[in-house]
Amino acid sequence: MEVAPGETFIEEGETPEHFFNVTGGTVRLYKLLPDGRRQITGFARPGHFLGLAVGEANAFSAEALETVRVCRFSRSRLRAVLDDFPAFERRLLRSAANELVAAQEQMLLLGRKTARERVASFLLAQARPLRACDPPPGRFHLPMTRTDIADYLGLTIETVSRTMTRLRTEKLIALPSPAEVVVLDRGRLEALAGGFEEERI
Amino acid sequence: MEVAPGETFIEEGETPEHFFNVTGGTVRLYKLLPDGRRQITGFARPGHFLGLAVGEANAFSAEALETVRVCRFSRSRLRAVLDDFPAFERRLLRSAANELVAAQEQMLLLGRKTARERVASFLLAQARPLRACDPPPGRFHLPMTRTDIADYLGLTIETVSRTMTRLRTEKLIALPSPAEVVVLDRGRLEALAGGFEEERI
DNA sequence: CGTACGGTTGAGTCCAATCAAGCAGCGTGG
DNA sequence: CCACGCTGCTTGATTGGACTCAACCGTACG
Repeated sequence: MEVAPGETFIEEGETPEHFFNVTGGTVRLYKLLPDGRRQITGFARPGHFLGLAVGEANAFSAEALETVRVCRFSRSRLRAVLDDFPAFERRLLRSAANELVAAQEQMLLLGRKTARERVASFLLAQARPLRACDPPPGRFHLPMTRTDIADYLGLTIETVSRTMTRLRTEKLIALPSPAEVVVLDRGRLEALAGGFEEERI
Repeated sequence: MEVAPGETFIEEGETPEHFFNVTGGTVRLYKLLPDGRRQITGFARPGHFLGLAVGEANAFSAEALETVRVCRFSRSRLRAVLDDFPAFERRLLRSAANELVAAQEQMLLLGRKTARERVASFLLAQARPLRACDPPPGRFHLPMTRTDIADYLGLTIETVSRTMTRLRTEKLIALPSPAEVVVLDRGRLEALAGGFEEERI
């Protein structure tokens, strides 16, 4: 099934009806406050499962960033598959455990890291290849806007922009275009992201 | 198995060897940055499973707040149990899904809520009974210190203290002692926690 | 060509952090 | 018993990092 860019296919608060597996493109997952403040809780890339959420209501909304491909199951179908293939259940459990680890890392970022550290962490995470065995690419494309990045990192677009500019002037990264990033000094970027004391520049 | 207050029984970065089920007391789960900044990712109460984390290293540390009772399994034992009782796997999956929902809620709190909203959300979460069917108690005990609360909410102890004091002077709560909380105006507290515009006081 | 959108940059403000002091409870030991 | 140190909590004064408000730029597009 294909989802057009900008289309919301899971709505926070609605009763969950389907279970999804992302097979192509990037999805943003987010929660809203009544006055419009938004927190993006993650970006789902191919391989990601969506709609595990138990209970009466979806805990988040999901919206296609680009054209997205998903496999969609009804929840009854999911139950049937789970009953027939216990291995799939194990796979889901592994996936949920990995998501939990990522969520905890993000809580550390949101609760305790500075703007610089948040942006550095984000860029390194984006530089990570899909398959762990591949080498991390030095150059990559950001499919999301500055607004998305800000809402993911708990910052404003202005702060994200300023921070990226500063990382550029300090030669840690290069920005051939706003959406293209080149990692120039992975070591210092990792030190920053990891929260090591900042040495004098 | 019993764990003494202050004792760390899961260490971030170590190879996971055991799987735990909390049966009594409260546990704090946290991550550290190299310079000592701490983010508490959650408090585990009875019923909580710990050590699902797959992979080479624990994603967080776990430390007993009070005297804690846990059931401990070796990971090989866990694997055997999972193979013999698929129902247990389903239970773990449900538990992981619930934790994910809580983690996303916490990301919203850390990324987008003000100090007042964070403290209000925290107090209401603490006021929630263990069994969903029970009525929420109006008065309850906080087993953790202000430092713990601050590190959970991404604030400082001073800000937590000031915010609690202000909620008290505004008659939303009462504090018979620093660790005892009485919810006086649940409605306004919930409006605050939910992020509704603040009306003039 | 005009408009809209995403991004960058500047000036000023503010909320929470930092620095600092003081208080209360509590176990210890002279 | 009480002085002492320690820990946890509160409160005050000040600072600062990120937010807000605002202007501007470049590109895409009808």
